[in-house]
Amino acid sequence: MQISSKFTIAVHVLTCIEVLKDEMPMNSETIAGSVGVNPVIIRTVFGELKKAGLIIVQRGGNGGVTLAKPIDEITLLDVYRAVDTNAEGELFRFHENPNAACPVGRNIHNVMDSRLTEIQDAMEEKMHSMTLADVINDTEKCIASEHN
Amino acid sequence: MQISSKFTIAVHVLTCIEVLKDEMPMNSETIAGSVGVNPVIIRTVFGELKKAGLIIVQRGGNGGVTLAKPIDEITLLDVYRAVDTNAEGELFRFHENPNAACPVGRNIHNVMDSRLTEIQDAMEEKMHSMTLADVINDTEKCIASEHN
DNA sequence: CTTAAATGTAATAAATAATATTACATCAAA
DNA sequence: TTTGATGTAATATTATTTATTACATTTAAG
Repeated sequence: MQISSKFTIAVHVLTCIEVLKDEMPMNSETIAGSVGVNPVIIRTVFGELKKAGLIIVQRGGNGGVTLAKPIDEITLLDVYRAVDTNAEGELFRFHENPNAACPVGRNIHNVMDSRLTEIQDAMEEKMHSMTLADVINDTEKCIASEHN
Repeated sequence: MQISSKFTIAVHVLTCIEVLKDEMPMNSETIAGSVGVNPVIIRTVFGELKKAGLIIVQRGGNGGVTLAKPIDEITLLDVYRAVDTNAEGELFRFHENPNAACPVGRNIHNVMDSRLTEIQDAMEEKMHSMTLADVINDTEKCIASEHN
């Protein structure tokens, strides 16, 4: 199984807000055009990013979206957690009915849980080390190198 | 989204094979009883673990399954890769239709791909550092501590 | 050589989850 | 008051995971 594309969509959304803010109005319609999904998907992501304190969303005429923090204070882990569908935040599923009558079945959870957490932590630490500023820097370099 | 329970099922299967081999015949039926899933699921996992060279499966009467390697030479990464459904081995999904007419849309893949790989690598390195021997040691400690 | 016990696998069903879409209420600026 | 935006419910669609049935195939042993 894979991690939902909502994560890459959310990074794309935040990158647009910063990079394109002077080019066009930043709203669910224009951003949906860049991401290539339905505007409602973008509005749902807005809601999650807003809840996490990463963006400010303004309703009504001339509304739209702006970043709520400096780009070097938004990590990819912040973004991941903001849009993570799974309430518990668990990366790994666990089979639900191990047999308690079996010595392995009744101990496997206890043995594996800490290891699964460790693995997830390793992933999240790496995400924490990457900021939106890094992504935007690279994006702007890419854009600049197109003008040749 | 989460990583499929096939991973924890596969670890459970391998642990059973080692820990219970002298207690009962190790086949898809008995192991399914410990894991709490349908025997066909276990046979599918057998197929994947066999393909990865982690177990030896014997058909027919008195058939069943044995480990193909010492337990300290099987890492959790080996297990994860063996049962990973996703052909490309990509942990992250990427939204499929970013707009090439947009400067962000046409560069986001290039900018994010290496970062997603780095994050996945961090996870896999941690998995690589954990062996089936570690899991089995802990399991046997748990079982021993039950006899009080 | 027949039988019994096991795997291999196709076919399908059921459950769950992700993504897309429509519709409309709500809000805010001009 | 109008216009343009978000918020969100409801639903549809598609994809994926998990479960199940059925049966062909293989192998050991009597």
